[in-house]
Amino acid sequence: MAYWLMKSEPDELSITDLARLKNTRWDGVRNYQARNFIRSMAEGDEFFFYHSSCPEPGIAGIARITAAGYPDPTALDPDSHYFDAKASTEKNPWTAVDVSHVETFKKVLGLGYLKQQTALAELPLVQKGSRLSVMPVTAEQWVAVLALR
DNA sequence: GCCAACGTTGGC
DNA sequence: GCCAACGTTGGC
Repeated sequence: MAYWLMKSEPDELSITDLARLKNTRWDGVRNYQARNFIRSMAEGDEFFFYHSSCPEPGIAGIARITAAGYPDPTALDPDSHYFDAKASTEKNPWTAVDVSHVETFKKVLGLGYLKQQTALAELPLVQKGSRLSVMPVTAEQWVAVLALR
């Protein structure tokens, strides 16, 4: 089983929303590097749910992949914020997965706090200039974050 | 293929 | 709202 970290703006989807929704489609990823990681995900993989672009950026909890990658329908929906005019049913370059809630942390592990952890120095999240919204997490990094809860 | 201009992300 | 950093676009 692999581990990941995925960013979401809590205004769009927060860990609390996910807990209420049970099973949810994770769509709208429009960056090739992030998409490639999405495509390597398997059912049962777990990921840290990161709140971005909000008053308290940080890891808010854990969620699980419940369905591996499939064509992202929002790319074909003209009413969607994520609509891609160049995508078609035959050729849709974008990928979505289904996810469900696992755990909400008692408190958000803030970005500044995460940056202080030497065990997380290699995590793209804490590296300068990194804007990657989906990234792999090693088993060591996973355990290190769990210990901060 | 280069690279300037522009758009986006995301912390602060 | 600002701005640094990165990605994408498009002229040449």
